[in-house]
Amino acid sequence: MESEDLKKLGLKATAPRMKILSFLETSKVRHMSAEEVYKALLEAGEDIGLATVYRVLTQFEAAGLVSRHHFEGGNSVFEIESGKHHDHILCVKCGRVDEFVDETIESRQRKIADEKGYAMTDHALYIYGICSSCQKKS
Amino acid sequence: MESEDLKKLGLKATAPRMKILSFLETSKVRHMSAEEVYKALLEAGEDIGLATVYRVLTQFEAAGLVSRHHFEGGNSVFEIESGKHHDHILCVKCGRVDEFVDETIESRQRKIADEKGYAMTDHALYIYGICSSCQKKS
DNA sequence: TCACTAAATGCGAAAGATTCTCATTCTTCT
DNA sequence: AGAAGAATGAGAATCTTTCGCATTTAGTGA
Repeated sequence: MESEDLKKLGLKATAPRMKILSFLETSKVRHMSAEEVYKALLEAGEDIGLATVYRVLTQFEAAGLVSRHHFEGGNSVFEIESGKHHDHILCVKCGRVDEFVDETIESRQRKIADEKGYAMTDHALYIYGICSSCQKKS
Repeated sequence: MESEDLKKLGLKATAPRMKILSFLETSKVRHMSAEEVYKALLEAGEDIGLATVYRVLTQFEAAGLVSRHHFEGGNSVFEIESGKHHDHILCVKCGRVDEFVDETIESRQRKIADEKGYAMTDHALYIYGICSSCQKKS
């Protein structure tokens, strides 16, 4: 009964919100744009407006249920929160996305923010490259 | 005579390109959106279309003269290439941008790309926070 | 369980950023 | 100076995301 989860976060357990959440939880693709979520739900027979998808994803982000990334190329992609912080490395050829965690980088970032006098609130690290399978193809 | 610089890069030395380049080189503000460049040129009495600003900045990026960043919030910002690679830390309150270089992070990134089987082509690291002067205000 | 109130949704319009089209104007080379 | 091809400007078009508003729905209390 996920409706309880939403209520705990101060969000009404509406049908669109439940469907989007369970879709994100069960999708094999982890990183999706609002448009992709919208289309996937349409194909699944769910009738949810695109504006609602945007609104709900934004609310989920504020509630900490999903995180939003700005990969190169413009539009936002969303990812369900797994709890553990991680950064991303992505293939510029095929769009593949991998995740990684590096505590050395994390602590260095904190140190830099500190040295520069900033109270760090967030950070984004994207590594771009060509993945192994795309290297073989070329 | 900068026109030679452009020609070396395979770009015709047109008036709009020269003006945009020299504007970027002399501007006190290092990070600007296409729109901001456009407006600044207008105010300086130069009559250059917005579409041209976009085109020229994209060409300059391809030629390595400027780099493009995707800070949080959507639109692209451009910065003239200084030669030395650096990353950015920015204030979420006032928009201030500072630069930094950290070789430890750089080498860690190369290591991660390597471990994941990627041929790294690029990377972007943005640290977000509240700068010292904004901290005092609040 | 039923009705009420506030909040959420859907749809189309609107806004913001960036790209495209195409006629006109330059650059470069001769 | 003249020709050929590339670049520019202005506005239309596109894409992503947000807004406005009438309609529907969830949560609550009687």
